Amino acid sequence: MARATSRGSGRSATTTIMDVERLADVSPTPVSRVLNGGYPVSAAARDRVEQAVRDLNYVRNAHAQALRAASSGLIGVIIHDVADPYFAEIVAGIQEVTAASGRLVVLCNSLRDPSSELRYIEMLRGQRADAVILAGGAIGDPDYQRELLRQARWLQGQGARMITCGRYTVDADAVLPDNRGGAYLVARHLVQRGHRSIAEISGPPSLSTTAERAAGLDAALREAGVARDPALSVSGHFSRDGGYEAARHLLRTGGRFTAIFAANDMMALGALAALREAGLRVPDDVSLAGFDDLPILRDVVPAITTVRVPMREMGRRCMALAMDGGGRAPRVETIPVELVERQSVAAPPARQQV
Amino acid sequence: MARATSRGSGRSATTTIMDVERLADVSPTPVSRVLNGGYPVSAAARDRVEQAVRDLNYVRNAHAQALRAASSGLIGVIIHDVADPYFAEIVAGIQEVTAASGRLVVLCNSLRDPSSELRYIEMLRGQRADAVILAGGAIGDPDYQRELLRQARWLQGQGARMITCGRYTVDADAVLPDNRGGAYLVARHLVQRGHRSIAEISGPPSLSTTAERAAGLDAALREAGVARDPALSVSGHFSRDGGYEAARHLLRTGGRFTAIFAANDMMALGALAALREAGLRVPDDVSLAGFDDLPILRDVVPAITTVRVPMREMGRRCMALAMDGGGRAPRVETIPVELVERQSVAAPPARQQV
DNA sequence: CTGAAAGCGCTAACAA
DNA sequence: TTGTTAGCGCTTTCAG
Repeated sequence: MARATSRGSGRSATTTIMDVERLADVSPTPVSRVLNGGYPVSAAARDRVEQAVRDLNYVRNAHAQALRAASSGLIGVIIHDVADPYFAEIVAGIQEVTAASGRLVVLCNSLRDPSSELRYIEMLRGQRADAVILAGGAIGDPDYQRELLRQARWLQGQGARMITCGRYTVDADAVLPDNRGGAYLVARHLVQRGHRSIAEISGPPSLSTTAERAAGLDAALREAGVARDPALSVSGHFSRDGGYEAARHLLRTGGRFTAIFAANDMMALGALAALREAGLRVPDDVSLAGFDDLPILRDVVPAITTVRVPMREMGRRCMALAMDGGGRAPRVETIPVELVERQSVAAPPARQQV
Repeated sequence: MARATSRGSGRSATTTIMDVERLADVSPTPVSRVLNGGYPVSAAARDRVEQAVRDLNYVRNAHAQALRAASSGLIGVIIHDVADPYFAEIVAGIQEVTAASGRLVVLCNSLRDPSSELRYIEMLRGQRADAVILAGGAIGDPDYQRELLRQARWLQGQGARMITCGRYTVDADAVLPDNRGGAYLVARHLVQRGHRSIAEISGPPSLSTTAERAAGLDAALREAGVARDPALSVSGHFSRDGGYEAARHLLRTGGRFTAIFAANDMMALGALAALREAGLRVPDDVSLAGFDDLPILRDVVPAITTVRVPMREMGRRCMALAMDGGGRAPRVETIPVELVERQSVAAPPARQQV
């Protein structure tokens, strides 16, 4: 029975490389070499080391390693919320790649709080994360923006990469879904189906995603010569409840519309519930479209027309950028999106619906 | 402009405590004390240190700290899959607590692969994680079980805690939803509504959750004197597609049933889709019940009757166990569950449905 | 209250 | 090919 470092007391005994040395009867060099691979080690020494490692159930102290190496094998991932399937998918994509490369993901939920995002970056700086992936729309607060830029610079000064996903930042690599283009696509689709009174449920005004998707809607409507009614534009949280409340508001205010464009699928889900409760049928009375194409969308009735954002793939791309050291100039990958026509959009009813 | 360690070359310059010392003109002791708080430091020194920390944008190297301290502030979380809302919710609960305590979560997706789970535990051992939370049903492979137990012991030998969530393991604290009791509740509900031919869509045979939920179903049926038809029991992956395939199989085989009990909500969602495609109405033709009460379940039509498992709360409880050092004896918290009656269960139709 | 110094566990020169 | 050794950046005695 191999025992770890023999301290007199019964204190928590960590097995170190020295224990392996002793058991294998070699110096630290061969041990380290066997563990890292790719260096010349005699077959005999290798065998003894491997045996000792097995016997002692030895695992290297990652901190000692990181302290020496300046690379921690840690990937920081800061998202708005894991419980939101949009982010869960992105994380799943990131994990696919990290798992294959022997890295570990440190997951941070900012809950869209700028200061907590900043605090996480700082902690990840302390962890000497090899890369920090920041996913989700940018928050518009200028103080925050400035501080974020500052932290990003320091991160990079430490030799870490910073990758944003779904937001643009000077100085960082970015993976950007074509929010504007996607919104344009849905809006044009709605118009082509004959809608002229299109209500908009947009996200929080402070998020860049909100602005981008709204811009696409605007562009399509302008192009079609459809006038916008400010009363038909309501914003809410990017969540099921946000969409629900926004739709209720729309319904209460009494403006006339034949279709709703929700800025993301969670909001579309909420809007659908509100319409159902109000006794309105989708798409017979009101058409509805969302954005993102969350996996769960298939199981909603009617199936919701939306824009497919390849979240998982985006996660993988972020990791690809994180791992390929990259040149000096920040790289931007625009991710194409596509319209997914399902059952929630139809021609407007003969008589306009409230 | 404060510059970091002044090496001749332009190598990645990390700011260390020595830079702070120099700028604040003190020795390392006060710096460390200010950073850690709670130790006597003169006001003047404290001010200078704080100023220097700010000027240098200094963050302590977590690895150096962990190397000395034997506590890393890292919580390892191993789950089956982030993209599954069940686990996403658990992780969200864990994060609530870690965020408040200044710890960081290292998230690992095992994708239900025993060897990858084991590999992650080993990596987390290397990270000197303060605790490892293992969420999701246990995998039945005996070799794996033995190795898991071995790794768990080592983890604990290193002073780390191990907490399981949704599975029982000798030697680890556990947070256990009442799977058996919940399944019993739904099954009894189905029976009380008049169902006698109840099909079961169960999870993978190798998972402990599967056995527990199946046992609850059995118990209720036995109690009610309802005979079980093995042909009405199909297993599949704990996923939407698993449920879909299982339901299709059920439909194809041609056994007669008036209700389906799906062992989790994702499977219930898949089963619902299969029933819909087959032209069967829920609950008019077939009743359907699930398990877990995923948040998205509200938005499915008809709303699915299920068992509420407080996933988020379970996540919080895991962290509570992780943080409160705990005595020697492993603690087990059983989490009560409750039946949530919605629209997917009704009395069986007059004539039995295929 | 503060300075000096040892050492956590590892890797990578460098010398043998 | 292998042994020796010097740190990586931090905390924490131990003196002062």
